[in-house]
Amino acid sequence: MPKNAVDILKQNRLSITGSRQKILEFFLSNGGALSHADIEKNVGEAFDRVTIYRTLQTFVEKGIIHLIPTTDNSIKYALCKNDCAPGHHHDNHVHFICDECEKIICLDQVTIPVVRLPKGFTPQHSEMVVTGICGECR
Amino acid sequence: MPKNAVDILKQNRLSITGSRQKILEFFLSNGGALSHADIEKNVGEAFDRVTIYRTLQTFVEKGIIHLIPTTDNSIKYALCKNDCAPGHHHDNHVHFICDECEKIICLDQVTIPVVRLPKGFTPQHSEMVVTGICGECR
DNA sequence: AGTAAATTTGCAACAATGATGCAATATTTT
DNA sequence: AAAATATTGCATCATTGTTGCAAATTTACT
Repeated sequence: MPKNAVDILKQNRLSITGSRQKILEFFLSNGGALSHADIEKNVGEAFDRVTIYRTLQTFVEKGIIHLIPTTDNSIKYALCKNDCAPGHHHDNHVHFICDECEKIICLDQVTIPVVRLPKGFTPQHSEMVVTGICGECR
Repeated sequence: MPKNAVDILKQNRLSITGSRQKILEFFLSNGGALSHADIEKNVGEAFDRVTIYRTLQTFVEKGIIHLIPTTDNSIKYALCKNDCAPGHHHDNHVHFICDECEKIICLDQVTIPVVRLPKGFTPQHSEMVVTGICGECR
């Protein structure tokens, strides 16, 4: 279970580059979910917008980060805590969005329940997002 | 329970205009979820892009349609079957996205289960999306 | 039905987000 | 350290969504 940027990159056989390290470190230090805009604000002076897009795509493909479903059209990314195999994420935890501070938190302990679907439907993957007030904002 | 466009508009005290009728009829005839792009393809020749945006916003505010969370950055809308009060949607059904035909289906019969959250978190609203293969694509 | 008031629409312009091709640069491999 | 490979930055473009404002439409009121 590596927890520093370089180890994670090595483990996924990715070149160790400045942008990948910086972006990954930002995820590691932040904890919650991040959007492209968040990252651009944080490291955008050092790296091109396009590089950030491509880095995020690479991280998703390798299973280093995962996408979080939202109803606005913003794409949010969060670190995978379980080690996800490349191309096959197996996070199945609930995501929590705080209405107050707007932070998105991975509830790694809370597993998405299995639901019974109508006849004919074959489930493959589930996502669940709960909104409300987080511990810090109460 | 009105099922035609004009009645729904009247019930929500909205002006009866061509665009609103056409867009609402498209939802009524389609059944599944629609994106702005879907609607633009269908009625885009008749109405301006901006009008479609504003119409969809109005419908969401009035509780005529609701948003469906996605991991790509596309906003999807679907008709509310339960009558949602303006500003307060109370759909709590599971959404199904078919990996084959890419259709998004509201599983009105399937209620989102309640999950137990860690200490401090106060839930307010839940969303659940299941992907897989739908009945028609099997 | 006809007119005034209120609402909605279309247009123009703009901002943000995301994708692609290609040459320059950095990283890895040998 | 040089060659091979991979990544980056730049320029450019497409898509998506927003806002202000004048023109057109719808509704409300006699």
